Amino acid sequence: MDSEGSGPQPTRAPTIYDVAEAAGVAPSTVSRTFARPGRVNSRTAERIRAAATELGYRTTPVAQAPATSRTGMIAVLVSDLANPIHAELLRGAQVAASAAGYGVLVEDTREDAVTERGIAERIVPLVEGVLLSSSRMSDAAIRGIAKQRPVVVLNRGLTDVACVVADEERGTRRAVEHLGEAGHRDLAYVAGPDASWPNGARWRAFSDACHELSLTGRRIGPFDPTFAGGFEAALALSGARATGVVVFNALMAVGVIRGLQQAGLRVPEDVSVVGFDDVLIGQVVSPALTTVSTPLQAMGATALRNLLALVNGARSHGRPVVVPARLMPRDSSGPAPVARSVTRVQ
Amino acid sequence: MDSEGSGPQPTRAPTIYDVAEAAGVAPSTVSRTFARPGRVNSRTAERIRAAATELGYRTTPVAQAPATSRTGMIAVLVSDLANPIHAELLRGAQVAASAAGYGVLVEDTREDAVTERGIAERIVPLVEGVLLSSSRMSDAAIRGIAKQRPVVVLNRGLTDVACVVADEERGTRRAVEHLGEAGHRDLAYVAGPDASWPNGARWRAFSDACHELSLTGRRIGPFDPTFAGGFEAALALSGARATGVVVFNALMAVGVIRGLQQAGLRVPEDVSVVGFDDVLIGQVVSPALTTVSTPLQAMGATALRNLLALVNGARSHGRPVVVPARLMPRDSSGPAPVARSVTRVQ
DNA sequence: GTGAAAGCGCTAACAA
DNA sequence: TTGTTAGCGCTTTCAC
Repeated sequence: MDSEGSGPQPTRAPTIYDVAEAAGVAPSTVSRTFARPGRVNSRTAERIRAAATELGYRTTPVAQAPATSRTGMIAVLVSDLANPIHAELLRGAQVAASAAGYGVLVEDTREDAVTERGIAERIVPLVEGVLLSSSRMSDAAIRGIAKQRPVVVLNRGLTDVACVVADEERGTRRAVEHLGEAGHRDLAYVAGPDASWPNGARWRAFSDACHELSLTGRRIGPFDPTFAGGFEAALALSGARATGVVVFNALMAVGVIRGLQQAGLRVPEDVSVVGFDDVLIGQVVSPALTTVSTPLQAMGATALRNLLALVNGARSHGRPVVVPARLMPRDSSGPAPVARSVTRVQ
Repeated sequence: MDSEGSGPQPTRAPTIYDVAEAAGVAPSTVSRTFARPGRVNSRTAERIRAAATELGYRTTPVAQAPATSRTGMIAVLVSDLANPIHAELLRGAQVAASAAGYGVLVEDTREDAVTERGIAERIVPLVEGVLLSSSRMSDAAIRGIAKQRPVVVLNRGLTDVACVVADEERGTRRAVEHLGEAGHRDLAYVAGPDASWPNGARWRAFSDACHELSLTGRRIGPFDPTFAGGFEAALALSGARATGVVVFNALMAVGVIRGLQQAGLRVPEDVSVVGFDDVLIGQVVSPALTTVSTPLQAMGATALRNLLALVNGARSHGRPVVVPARLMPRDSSGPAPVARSVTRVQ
């Protein structure tokens, strides 16, 4: 049906001028038709649209950018694309962005603050807003970016900047209670990166909860927030006396489980493991991972919508958005081994 | 150290005019300094750069876009961000893009050809090139896009468009040989989406290899290319006589393993399972997945570099880039069960 | 080697 | 409601 072989050149895309000429109006009218609908007579608008589709005209965000300083793009920086939580977060964010007519620029900062800063600087002039997920940058660096563009941070609490975080406090407490109720008295927290905000929050909550429940709670780490990091942690763990361990994230938790098994320990008979993030890999490993679960896609979508609100002039209302976390008991946790637990609870 | 609290406004970014004034030269000279280095006296250049860093000036791709029709961005469309192969591919692609000073716009097309077309149309005017990974669009739709922008397709063979694919033929053949050598005579191929090119390629290679080795090879499916899809397939499989199954991808293969186990079959004692893609989840599941492995990050990087070459005027040389695939034997495959195999091989 | 001036495609006053 | 006229920030002839 199409005319074909008109030439090897991709025939320069039609502009508002072409459309204007075809429709017999001024270019500015064409511009208004697309940029500010309603400000133009519906009859002319119709004629213009007809001409536009006829010629195959499409608005060109990058062309309107210099004039309006709107690029229609949002940058999302994630710490590690290989971590499945980011796939979820991103899906939520992308759907929300598309729905609002925005595009999403995804960058993987590879768990490195310096890389992250570099990427952020490169990307900031291109976008209208920045979503930082699990950022490893310093608070100061984040505030610096927030000075240039609206910013929402995900998985991190930070004053003066809009945040979306899970209820780490409550989620972690539930994990500790869960282990306590099963009779575990010696717990360990396997730490992720020091630069990770949730890592700090979880460790603090873990520590507090242990204290209140009169449990022993130590910390080991930091380890890489990856399967390999967890596997490595398991070595340290297998020499320790803890019978219940809480692990920074799901990837690590799976590594811990496999590492423990490798070392000849049974999960959960000898050691119970609880992780964070309800992702597929945790359901697939044997035993299936007991985990603290948060609605990742929803978090991504919420964060992006809040960012868009800021972009469109809303004022951040200070308080962070906290989404609920709940414990998903599965098979990696169970009663404390009788031989190792000193007392049974109550 | 910084001046602070200069106001709530994000203080408009400096332009070449600001730099020009500060350096006592014309704006065009500043422009040249950054856009066409060498065309300007090294002394003046130095002075200009100094002023630029002083003011914190940064080139703004979107501002140079209207004048040069260069946006400095590449779009990467992936069929499903939740599939871990895409995290790998993307990492390779992003590193390659950053190295060349390009940004990557990632979009998740959610396994849907219509969604994918829509996204592609929206994104095309913004970018200089498009990388399509595991595209579900029709060949015609892809060629349509290729008419407007340089395109490289990943995981798909297609004439007239640059492609990067794994050696599906050889990889699949190795999987079948592996099962044949272990004494399996009745094989099954668990199919993924019809719109997936690797799915077709793998099924054809599977079928051919079975024929040549005098094995029985049936096909079941299509199923969703997800864990759930594989789990569902396992139900169909548990009623069949196949003792060796080749599964479209790793996610599905893991689903198949778990589904089979759920149905009371042992892997690999009763049924051997071989998948595609060497990703973490396949190593974590018990038994660890025997799989056909391809260098995903390298593929992503290669595809992106080839795309950049096209963007910079290179002519596509027709033939697809084929990267090697090899079999990673692990624990999900083993000797055929004696009771069920009619004959032993040799 | 550098400056002046004219655009790139589009939007935004300002008149008409 | 629509056309005219300046720009947005940058690049690029074309002279000097």
